[in-house]
Amino acid sequence: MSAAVPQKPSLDGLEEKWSKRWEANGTYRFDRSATRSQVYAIDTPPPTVSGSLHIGHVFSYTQTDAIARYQRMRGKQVWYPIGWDDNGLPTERRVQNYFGVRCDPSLPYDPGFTPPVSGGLPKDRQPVACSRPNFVELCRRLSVDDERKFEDLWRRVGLSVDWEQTYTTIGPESQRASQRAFLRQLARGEVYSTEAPTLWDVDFRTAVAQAELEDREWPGAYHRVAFHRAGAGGDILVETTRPELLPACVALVAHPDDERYRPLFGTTALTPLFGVEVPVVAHPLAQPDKGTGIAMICTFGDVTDVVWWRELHLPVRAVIGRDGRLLSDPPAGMPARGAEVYRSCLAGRTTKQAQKAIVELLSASGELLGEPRQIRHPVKFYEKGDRPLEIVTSRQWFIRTLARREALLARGRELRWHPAHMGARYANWVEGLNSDWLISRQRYYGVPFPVWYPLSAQGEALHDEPLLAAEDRLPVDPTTDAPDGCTEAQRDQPGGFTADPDVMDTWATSSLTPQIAGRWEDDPDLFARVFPMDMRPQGHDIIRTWLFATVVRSDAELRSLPWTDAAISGWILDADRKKMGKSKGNVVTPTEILERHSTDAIRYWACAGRLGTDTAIDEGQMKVGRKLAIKLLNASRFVLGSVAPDGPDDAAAVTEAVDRSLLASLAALVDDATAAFDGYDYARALERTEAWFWGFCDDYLELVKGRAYNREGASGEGPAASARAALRIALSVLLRLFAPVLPFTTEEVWSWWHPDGGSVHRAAWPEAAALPAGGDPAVAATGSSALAAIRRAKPEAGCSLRAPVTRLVATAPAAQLAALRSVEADLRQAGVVAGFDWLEDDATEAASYRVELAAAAER
RNA sequence: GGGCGUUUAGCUCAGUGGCAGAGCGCCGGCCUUACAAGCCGGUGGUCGGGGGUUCGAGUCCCUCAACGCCCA
Repeated sequence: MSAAVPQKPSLDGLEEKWSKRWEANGTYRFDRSATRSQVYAIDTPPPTVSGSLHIGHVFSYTQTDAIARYQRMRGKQVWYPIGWDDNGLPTERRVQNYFGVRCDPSLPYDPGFTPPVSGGLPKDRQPVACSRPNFVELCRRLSVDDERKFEDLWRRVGLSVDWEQTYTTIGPESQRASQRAFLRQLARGEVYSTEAPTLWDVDFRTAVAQAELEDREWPGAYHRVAFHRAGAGGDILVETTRPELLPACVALVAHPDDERYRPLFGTTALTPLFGVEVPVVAHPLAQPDKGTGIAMICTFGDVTDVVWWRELHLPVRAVIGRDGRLLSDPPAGMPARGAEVYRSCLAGRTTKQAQKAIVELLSASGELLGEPRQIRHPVKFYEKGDRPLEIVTSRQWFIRTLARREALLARGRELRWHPAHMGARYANWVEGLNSDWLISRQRYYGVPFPVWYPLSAQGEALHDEPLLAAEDRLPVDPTTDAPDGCTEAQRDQPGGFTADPDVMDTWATSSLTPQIAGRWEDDPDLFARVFPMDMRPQGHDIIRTWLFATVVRSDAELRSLPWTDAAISGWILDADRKKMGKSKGNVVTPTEILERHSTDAIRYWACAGRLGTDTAIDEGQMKVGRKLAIKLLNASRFVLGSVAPDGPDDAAAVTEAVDRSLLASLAALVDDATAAFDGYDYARALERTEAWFWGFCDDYLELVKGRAYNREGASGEGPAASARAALRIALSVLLRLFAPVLPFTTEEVWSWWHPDGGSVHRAAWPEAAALPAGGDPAVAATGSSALAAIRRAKPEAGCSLRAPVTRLVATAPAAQLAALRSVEADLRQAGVVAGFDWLEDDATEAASYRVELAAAAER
């Protein structure tokens, strides 16, 4: 087959040309007639559309794409859908500002609703309230635009996803899957709702889950406070960082072995200022070396309080409301004088104001000893929050995870992790779980719970008798849809019904991406062909959230891992090795970098980074990638356009020892690269291929090009054909080995060669067995060493590389001499050598050379 | 405090018990019939420290240190 090779090949414009061509030809379309064993399925992370993509996304998504392309060339039908995560808080906030609206879930849906503005609310205007479904519509509207921009970038990056298979995490299909999975788990008793102390963000006004917590070092102060021993007289000194919670105190606690306090166990004490009688109790979680060794238990100051409260069966004296302010009424049972203090000094204050007030009161009463001692200590925050979390009691939905701990650990061991040590992160997290997974959020833009509650004649919600949506009605919004057998007129009426007000956390939906993308239950035929999936690519920062949650849901509903392999990418760091993030202000936008270096150059950089390894942005590496891509274009132009413009292409034509030698080392490369890709080590495959390719260009091609040209038939037709066949075979293999990493460059070259339209990305991955057997890799290596000796000698003697060599004297053992004799004709042309002396010396290990130059001889 | 990882050339990083590597950088040379965005050559090492196993350790074991991440 002859080739149509351009005069001046270039990387410019390849992205646009080939993205369009691939889309038009359906190159990456999934063939759903494939059976499960013929499919390679990827559970792509849906990027958050309300953010913007940065170079870190390009990094990890490109790594996934390289594996997808490899699997496709191995003959798999690659199921490679992509989703957009538009569900959740970030979109909510943007919509409020952009459209000037405020969600009021009590309002009915208004089909004709128009937001007051579009593009940002002026400061002097108040937001307009709208219903939750209207609000959700606006969220969708804003997301669609972002999704288009994202898609454009991903096409530019060359992701081989099937763009007919996209989903959004808020779309009706996702809502249906989320609600169905919820109802199934509820029916099996794996989901429950309960009134319980829950970590609460007072700014977002929502409960948050364990996975969303982070500890931050936060300033505080130990206040030494005097409790009074009931009856006996005397004080018990307690150190606390939260004196404002004194009215919420329900007990004092010390370690059971603490001799200092052992006599007090079973007695009671009176709280300062408020005079509430509380028991002195023992519990092993009390730390004798912290403060005075005895602590006050409040409902609730921190998570340890919750443990004590539960295990010691203490009463609740809540003082903090959902807005983070102290409740207007003191807890029940407070003596009148204390209650008066509470109402006049604390009610309605923020915790900060309340602390100040209570410190003043304690100082005045003499119950604060000494000055508060400033400290910094770890405090729990919502990862997106600005103020410490409080603990409030509220009704929340949970998915049981604690009871499945062992099963979930077993799933973690069953999963193949790349790199393997990431499995420890998962195990670590599962072992450390201390509460079930809280999935309800007191927000609006999310999947609603498909649940209503009957209202009693007194108008109280009967939470133990929920009305559930039938599966065939899903998705439902209980705030606008009435339960079966009820009418809208009964909503929020005594004897009628009321909607569950909450929405599911984002992770409760995105934990179902394999089910959503695979149309679980909506298209059972498709689902059976793609589930369980093969690969979950994601970052190591969300092992505890996305990966864990996906395993939980799949384990519960499908009694299976959601995928067999998890490919955990590293983080992208800026040039100073700082983690890149919006808050850090060091985000590099992908578009400018893609334009500066070309997509394949960026892909080269991304694929040089190994899984699990944090990688710095390195434009130097991108330049290397660009040079590689250009080199590939030039070498291809040379081979296909000049040296070997036509066949033969078959292995049988490769008769010369050095040519067979080259293809033998190529066969070893193919095996190496294949094993590397099978082990998700695209970086190794690239590294080996690149090194081999450079040697191919600089040594082999230089050595045999004269013979391949066959000027005036000087080489003989057989030897010339052998070189041409080897060159064309090697180039074909190289293009395919590079195709997963450099899709644009390789496709461009492939198109010169296959003008009838076949894509390299649908070509078969090379196989070592298809290459001629029996070649000895040492022959080409020895030939290279002779050529290198010549190329070294000429510059050292001050000669041009074209200067003639009068005589090359080689001393080598017999085997190497034979190899050298076989490339004598090639060396003669490539090195401009007039004559050879072959000296056998079996005592030496490596060949040594003496290069006699005409110019040197004159001296 | 617990867990995981990292530590190799100036920089970024490979390295599978058997002669310490690559790219970039730096220095020198070369228009050589694909590529000067190229080619040829050179420079550069306490493999974090210490101890052990082994005929042989960058690699396996122990220990210490620094850095990073996750969890508490």
